[in-house]
Amino acid sequence: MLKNPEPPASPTRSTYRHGDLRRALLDAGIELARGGGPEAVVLREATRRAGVVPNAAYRHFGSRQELLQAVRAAALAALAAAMEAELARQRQRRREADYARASLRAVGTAYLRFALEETGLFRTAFGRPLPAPDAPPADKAGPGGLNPFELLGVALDRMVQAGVLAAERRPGAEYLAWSAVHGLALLLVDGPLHGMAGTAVQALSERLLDMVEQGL
Amino acid sequence: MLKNPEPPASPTRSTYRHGDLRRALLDAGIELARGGGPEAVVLREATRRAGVVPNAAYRHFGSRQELLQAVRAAALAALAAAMEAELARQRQRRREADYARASLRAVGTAYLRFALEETGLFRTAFGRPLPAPDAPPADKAGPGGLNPFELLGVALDRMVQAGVLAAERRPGAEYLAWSAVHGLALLLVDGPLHGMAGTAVQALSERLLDMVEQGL
DNA sequence: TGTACATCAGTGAACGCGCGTTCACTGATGTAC
DNA sequence: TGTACATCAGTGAACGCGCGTTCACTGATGTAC
Repeated sequence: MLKNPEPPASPTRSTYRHGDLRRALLDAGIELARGGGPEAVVLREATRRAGVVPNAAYRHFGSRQELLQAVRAAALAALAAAMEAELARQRQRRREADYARASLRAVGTAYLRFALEETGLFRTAFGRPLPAPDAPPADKAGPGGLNPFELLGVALDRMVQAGVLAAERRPGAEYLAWSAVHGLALLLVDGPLHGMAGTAVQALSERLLDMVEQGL
Repeated sequence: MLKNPEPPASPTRSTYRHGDLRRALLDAGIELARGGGPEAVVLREATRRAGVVPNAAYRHFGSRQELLQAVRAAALAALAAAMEAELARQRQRRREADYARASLRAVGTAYLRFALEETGLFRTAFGRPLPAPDAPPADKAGPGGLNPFELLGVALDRMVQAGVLAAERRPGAEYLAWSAVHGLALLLVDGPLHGMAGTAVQALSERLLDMVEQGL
């Protein structure tokens, strides 16, 4: 029953006010999520890192859940940014059809890479527990203002426009492509394919994207 | 700091010995997983349901983790059984190719249905935290003695034999098919497609299985 | 420009919660002679 | 067939853990007059 006292908050502050505690807590939360996924986003630990007493968090977030929500939005925004970067990488293409296909692959590739390189954030973005109805869409967007799902939609629209995907197959196509890539990401990150060698991952990813492209 | 006393273990026993406590704990664990996924498999609650004091569990399981492991194996076995049932349902087919394709679809269909109908067990089978290296393979098998992954493999072998799938595409094909179906299952169960109407789910599932069939 | 005062960010101390796990024990069982 | 005794399943009581959250507070800030 003897409890150890809480260790003192680490960074010492000269001012009584923090300055931007909300931001500091959010950043700490993101760091925690990066390291250990959503369950690592612990309110008390975030306040410790911000150099503040635990209940100070309640000036800025209504509950632990609200903080987690904000972290989740940040993780989605990071994924969107990664997708945009990958899309930007392969701009010019001779044929419109090639460009459209390359766009779709870029979205998928970025998704898989993000899952592998930023596993904690990836799990936070998509993992349990389920997010409540919702945060402002803009919070989840990348620099371009679109969220990951919308970026996928744009790539698919491009496929239709280039005549690579029949227009009548367009509705709902997001979910098909997303399913395949999401499933592989989870098998690699959380599942039985965890720890697979980088080259094998690369090969498997390519095959999966081929399958989607063919099968859509 | 005042703690409420533990409520008494529910079922009263006339004998001092339980009879088959290991089995009772496992069954309780399965019931808990069914209702709330892996995190609901709480050692103390399992002992409560078995009508036994908490530490009695340690006669049969080395730790909570070991109990969870056993529950996980049971969940996989249940999935294997569901797959076998679905496979058995559509035995006869004119052409071997049709039979092979139907087999693959049956495996996928059973997987998706299991995810939707037995969400807790599904999440326990495949969810975090990652299982340790392993339990005896037989524990995860259905009545036919094969585990879910092996059943998928058999269906794919059949596709090759029927000439529907090129032999050189066979290696690793499990992971492609699994990814697609697993991803959809999670979007439906845990993700943004949660709560989708039954008919829409059906349609989307069919399209996904088409995609896999085409794209493999 | 100077002062009173409302605002509200951060403090200090404590709450109850339920968990997994350890220890030393008690009581029923079944086997060896 | 009868008894001694080893085995081991289940008991009773307690441990420390860290968490989210609440309460009444204190101290700095900035605005109105």
